[in-house]
Amino acid sequence: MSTHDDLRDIALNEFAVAGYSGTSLQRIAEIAGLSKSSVLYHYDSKEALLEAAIGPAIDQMKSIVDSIGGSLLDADRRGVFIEQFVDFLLQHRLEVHMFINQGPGLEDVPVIDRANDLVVHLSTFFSSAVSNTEDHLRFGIALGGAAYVLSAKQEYSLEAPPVDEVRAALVTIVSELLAPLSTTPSARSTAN
Amino acid sequence: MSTHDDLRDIALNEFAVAGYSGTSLQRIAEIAGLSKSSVLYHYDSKEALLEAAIGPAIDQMKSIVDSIGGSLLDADRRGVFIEQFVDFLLQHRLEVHMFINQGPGLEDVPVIDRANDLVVHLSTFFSSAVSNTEDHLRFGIALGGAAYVLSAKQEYSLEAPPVDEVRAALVTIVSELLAPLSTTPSARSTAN
DNA sequence: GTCTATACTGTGATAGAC
DNA sequence: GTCTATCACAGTATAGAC
Repeated sequence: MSTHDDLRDIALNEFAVAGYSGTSLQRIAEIAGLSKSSVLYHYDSKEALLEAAIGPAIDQMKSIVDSIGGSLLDADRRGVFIEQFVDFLLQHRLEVHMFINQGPGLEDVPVIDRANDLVVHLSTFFSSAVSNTEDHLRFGIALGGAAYVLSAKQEYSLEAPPVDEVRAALVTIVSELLAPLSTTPSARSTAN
Repeated sequence: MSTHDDLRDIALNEFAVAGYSGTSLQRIAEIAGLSKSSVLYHYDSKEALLEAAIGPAIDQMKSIVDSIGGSLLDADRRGVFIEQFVDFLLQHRLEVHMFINQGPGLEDVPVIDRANDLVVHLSTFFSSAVSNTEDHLRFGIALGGAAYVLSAKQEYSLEAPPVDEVRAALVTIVSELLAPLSTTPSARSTAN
């Protein structure tokens, strides 16, 4: 792999673990076996490194969101989306972890703004449920919980289970979490 | 409230939003209307400020964990714990958010180590389920998802729902997530 | 209890040699 | 493409006046 790509991967990993502001160019350079200046030869600035690290994942998530045909309150469409979403999480766990955890503190960074827009856009596909507090929480827990568990697992669990097993379990759990959203809000609120 | 307590509250808020390393003593001082030196009069160091900010919450969570009488695979005991846990999250959302998101990058900080020990200790109360990947994920999603949604809600939702409503919804969702853990692992693995 | 002044270190970034 | 040298600045922390 090229030095360019190496630096991007190192930066992504460090940003996710130690945070953007907690990661210095010096540290990235040391891991890569280079000097700070060499890092800044490949990327114009630290922010450019962040864009390179998580930008592609944001773009991919955007294409997933753009491909949603209609409301995600439809059970079939939601099933398709959940599989795509879980695959995305598994493929980009570091990027998602980084965005979920540090997005709020990185306002005015273009790539973070793009990601924030995506979350807002995605939530509109569950819009019939917006008025319901519990449904709002279900959506958030599915998103944040799945993102958290994928990055935290490496710290607390000694053995890494097979990816297929994790994928299947995640689809099950997220589907279960979002299942109540398929019923109409009015029907549920009267049921309470 | 005293200046001492003011500084602790400001620090907690900034640490949670901008991150520990992303928050300078200068910024804390500005918000408090003081100089950096005055901040360091009240707290010996930035790390001491972190300890003051999240230490009490860690201690309270420890007392909750210590009060667990036996395995949390028992449905009644788990119900009691979940209510205590949700109340804890609601009361200390910033502290939990800070720990969940930045704990990994703050190794060797005493207060973070204490919190990490707690998570490990807590997971032993679900220990019969440890061998099961899905149960492991359920535990993590409940913990990380609930923590995420409570801190993220302030950013994405314009209106803040009543606390009682949030509490009830969280208890429902977390109970639902952890419900499958009550059955024995052997019974479930054969069912697969 | 708060301030100014200061010391020291680390940071992101640039210039220029090789 | 990588380096050393250098810069301006922000970071944590200390000393001492008020």
